[in-house]
Amino acid sequence: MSVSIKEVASRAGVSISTVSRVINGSKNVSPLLKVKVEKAIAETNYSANSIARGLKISKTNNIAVIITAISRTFFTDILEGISKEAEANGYSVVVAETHDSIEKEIYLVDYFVSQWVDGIILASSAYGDGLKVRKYLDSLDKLNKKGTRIPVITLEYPINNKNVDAVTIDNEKAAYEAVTYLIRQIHCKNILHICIPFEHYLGQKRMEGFRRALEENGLPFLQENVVECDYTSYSGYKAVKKIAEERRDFDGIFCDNDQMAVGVLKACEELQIRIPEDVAIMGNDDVFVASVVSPSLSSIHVPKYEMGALAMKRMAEVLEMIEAGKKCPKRKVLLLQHEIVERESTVKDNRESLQYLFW
Amino acid sequence: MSVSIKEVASRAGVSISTVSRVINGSKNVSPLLKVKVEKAIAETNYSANSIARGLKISKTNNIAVIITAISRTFFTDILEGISKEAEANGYSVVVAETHDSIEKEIYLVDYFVSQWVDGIILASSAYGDGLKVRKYLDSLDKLNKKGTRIPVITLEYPINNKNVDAVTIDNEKAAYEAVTYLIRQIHCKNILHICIPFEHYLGQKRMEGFRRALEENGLPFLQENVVECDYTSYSGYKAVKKIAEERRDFDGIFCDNDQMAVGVLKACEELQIRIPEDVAIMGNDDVFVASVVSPSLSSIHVPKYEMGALAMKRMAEVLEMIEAGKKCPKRKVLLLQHEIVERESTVKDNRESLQYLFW
DNA sequence: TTGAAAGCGGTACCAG
DNA sequence: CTGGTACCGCTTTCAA
Repeated sequence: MSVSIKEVASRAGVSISTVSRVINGSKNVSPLLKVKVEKAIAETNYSANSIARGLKISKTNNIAVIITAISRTFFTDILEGISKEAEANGYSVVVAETHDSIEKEIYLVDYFVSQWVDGIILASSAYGDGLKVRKYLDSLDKLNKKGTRIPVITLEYPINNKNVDAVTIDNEKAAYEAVTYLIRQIHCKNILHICIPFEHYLGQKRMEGFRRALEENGLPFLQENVVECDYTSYSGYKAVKKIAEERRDFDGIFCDNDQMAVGVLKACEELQIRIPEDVAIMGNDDVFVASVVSPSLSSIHVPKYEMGALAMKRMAEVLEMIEAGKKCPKRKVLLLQHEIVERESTVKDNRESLQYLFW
Repeated sequence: MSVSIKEVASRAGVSISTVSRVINGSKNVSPLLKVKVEKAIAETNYSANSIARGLKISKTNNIAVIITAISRTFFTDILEGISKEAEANGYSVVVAETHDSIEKEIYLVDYFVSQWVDGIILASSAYGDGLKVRKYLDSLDKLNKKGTRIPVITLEYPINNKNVDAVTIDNEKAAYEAVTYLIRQIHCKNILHICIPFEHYLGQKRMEGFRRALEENGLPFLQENVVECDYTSYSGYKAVKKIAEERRDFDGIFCDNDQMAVGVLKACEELQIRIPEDVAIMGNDDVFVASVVSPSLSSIHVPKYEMGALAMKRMAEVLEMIEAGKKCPKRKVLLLQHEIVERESTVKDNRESLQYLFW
C-alpha cells in the first residue's frame, strides 16, 4: 500500500520512465518489459499518486461544487446528478457550503482555485450591484491555473458574466405559468405571493413572472399580496397566519419554494381553510416532500437531477475542449424544461400513486 | 492569479525560503523582509498551491466521505455536520457514493488512498461474512500514505475491526426502546416490523431489539409479522397492503426507517385504518420529513448532524495526534444518545409547533 | 525501445 | 536571520 513508482521500477528492474509509460498506456514499450512492470504493479498493489501527477500535469480531476447548504433539499438531487456524472467522467466532487454568504462564496472560489480544482460548479448567492460583487462576478471567467482556464458553471440561473456557462430553467416563465395556471385553470382571483428574499435574483425573476401573469390575465397587482419570507417553512406559515389575522381575502397562493409552501399548508390547516376548495396552493421546485405531505403539493417541477448531471457533463466537455487546445469554448446557457405538476393542493383528490414516489 | 512562490520571491527580492517562512508564520524573518514579502504576496494575490505543498508534506487536507447515496435523506444532516466541522478545522470534504455496492466501496477507499486524502469517513455497506469483505475490513486500519496512517471513522455502526473508530448510536437498544414504547405506552399487542434488508448489520441489530422487546414484555415473536423491505416508501406501502389483504390483525408497526414508515402511513390511509387509534406507527431516524407528513410520524431521533460533526471532530483530533507523533491513537467508539419522539402517529393530536420545524 | 534528468511548486534542512 | 539545495512522486523531453 502506498508504494511509489520508484519501488515498482526497481522491483521490475526497469526505469521509472518505463513504468510511467506502462501506466499511461504508451505504445512504445516492449512486451517483455510491459509484463514485468505489470507484474510488479500487481504485486505491490501500486496505484499512481494523483497528487504528484496533479502537480506535474496541473490536473487534479477534482471539481468543486459550491452550494448554499447541503441541507437545502433542492440541492440533494442536484448533488446526486453531479456526483453520478462526475464519476462517469473520472472526476471527484468536493463540496462546500456558503450558507448564503457572498464573502464565503468569494473565499471558497479563491480557495478552490488555489487547490487547483479543474472546474467549479456554483450555485451563487452573488446578486446585488455592489462593486465587490461585480468585480467578483467579472473575475469568474478569468480563473486559471498556470494560464489554463478553470471553467465555472452556475446552477439555477445565469450570472451576469458573458463567459460563464449556466444550467438553469426559465425562472420567470415558470412563475408566470404557475400563476397563470392558478388563474385560468383553478380560477383564482386573489393570489398571494410568498417570496424568497427580494434581493435574490431568483426572487426577482419569480416576481416578474408573477406580475406578468396577473397583468396578462387582467388581474390587479396588489403590493400587500406579496410577502417576503426567508425560505423556511416557518416563514411561510407565519406569513399566512398574519394575513389571515388581518382578515384579508385570498383564494390562491404561489410560493417561491416548496418549503414555504409546506408552512403555508400547515397554516391553512390550522385556520381551517380548505385546500384546494377555499385556497389553491402552488409550490416551486417540486422536491420530493411535495408528494409526501397531505394534501400533496402542486408545484413546478424543476429537473434537479438533470440539472446537476448536465452541469457536470458540460464541465467534462469544456475541460476536454480546453485540454484539446481550444482555448475558450463559447458560452452556453443550457435551459432545461420545467413542468407544472398538479397535486391535491390545487386539484381535489388528485393524488398520485405512491408507486411513483421514489423516496 | 496563480502565481508561484518563485515569482513572489523574485518580486520581493528575497529567496524562496524566505517567502515560505513568511507564509508559514516562522518567527525567524526580519521585519523588513517580512514586509517586503507580504507586499509582494498582496500585489500578486498569491496563495500557496496546495497540491505542491500536499506532495511535499503528504497532507492534502482533504477528507473523503463515502456514503451510500446523497439522496438518502438520512445523510443530509450528517453531511452538513461533517462539512461544518471540516471547515472549522481547515479540511475539505470530498463526497462519493457507493449506492450500496460493496465493490464500489472497496474501489472508492482504494481510490481515495491513492488521492492521499488525510482521512476517510465511511458509512459502510460491508456486512456479511465473505472472505473479500473480511479482508477489506481488516485492511481498513492499515491504510496509509508514506507509512503514516489514514484514519477511518465509520458512521451508523462500528465495523468489525478493532482499530477503526466509529460514531454511532446503540441501534439494538433504540429498536428495543421503540418497540417497548409501543407495547407499554401505546398498549400495542400485535406489532409488525417493517425491515430494511436482513443482511444489513443495522437490520440485524434492529431485529434483535425488536425481538428482545417482545420477549421482555411477554409477547410472542411471530415470523409472519416481520417483513423485509428495501428502504423505499413504496416497499413499506406494499408490505402493509399485502398484510391487510391477508386480513391479518395488527395494532402497531415499527419501521426501520422513516421512509418506509411514510409508505406505511399512506397505505393505512388508503385502507381507512385510523392512526393512531387503530394502529400506532413508529419510524426510525427522525428525518425532517417525519414532522412534515400528516399525521406526523413518531420516530427515533438520531442526532445526525451531531453524528457527522462528531465524526469530523474526532477525525481532526486523530489526525493531530498522528501528526504529533503518537502513532496509533486508541480506538474510540463514540455512542450518541437517541431519543423517542412522540408525534401524531402514536399519540392522537400530538402535533408539534411548526416553529420547531426547521426546514 | 529505453533510461537519465529536469522540473511541477512547494518545504525543510543545512551552512553561513 | 538568510539563501542554497535536496526532495516529495510523477511526467516528459532528450539522447542513446
